[in-house]
Amino acid sequence: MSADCPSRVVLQRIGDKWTPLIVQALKDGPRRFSAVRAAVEGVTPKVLTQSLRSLERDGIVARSVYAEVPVRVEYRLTPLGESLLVPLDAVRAWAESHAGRILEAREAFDAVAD
Amino acid sequence: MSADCPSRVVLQRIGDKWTPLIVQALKDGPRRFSAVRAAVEGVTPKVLTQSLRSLERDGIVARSVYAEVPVRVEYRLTPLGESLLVPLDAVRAWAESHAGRILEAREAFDAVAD
DNA sequence: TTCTATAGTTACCACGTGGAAACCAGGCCT
DNA sequence: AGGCCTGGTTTCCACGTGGTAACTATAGAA
Repeated sequence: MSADCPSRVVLQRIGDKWTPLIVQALKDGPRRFSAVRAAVEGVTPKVLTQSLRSLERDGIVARSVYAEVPVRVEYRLTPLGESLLVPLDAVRAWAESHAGRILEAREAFDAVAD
Repeated sequence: MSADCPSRVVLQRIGDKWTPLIVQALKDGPRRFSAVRAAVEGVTPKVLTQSLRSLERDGIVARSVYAEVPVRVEYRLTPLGESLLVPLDAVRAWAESHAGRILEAREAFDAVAD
């Protein structure tokens, strides 16, 4: 694990604030922009656009525009994006069983910090 | 996966720049500050201290000070920290087999971007 | 008293991410 | 001409992370 390790690319990719939530929101099939926005509570349009563009750039989501009226834009996971669900689930599983311990540790640490 | 999901805590923890490298550096046993610094190339003392303190706060690494001359300080993974190696390896495995695809996707995307 | 070694700390700064609020574009509908 | 709908864009800003460089603390050894 050196400084330019491929894991670094991936960890920074999935470690950002919205990536995991967006990927989860798309795991059951294509969704429109406003549907993703509703599913991922708290995200602003600007940031959602940024995140989706970035995921599209990385080949994790695909964007399709349908020339209807009004215009319809769908986002879906690519096969690469779907395969990302596997390690993401591993992290989620660990998180669900250990996040409590982390929070306890933080409280204990902060309590001692004079 | 809501906004205050435990996965978020964990993902932001392992998604930062130095956490995965430090954890890897400690996976084979205790190391001193300067040994970690040497193992994790490119980290400055300030940032290493910050990262180690933060990992200590989260109960992932433990810090031991030995009153020798000169002083010796050792860092090691706690059991919690060792269990973190599992999802970290899952991510690493995914990264090693898919990082290339991400980089290709980026180049392709950037090439099209007029 | 000065040098050495370890393990930091301090002050300052640059950058990127993310957020708030307002605005924009295409196109049918009335 | 004005309104509505989706899917954004634009501007401006606050904050946290990370980086540089220099400095500190402790204490034995020369």
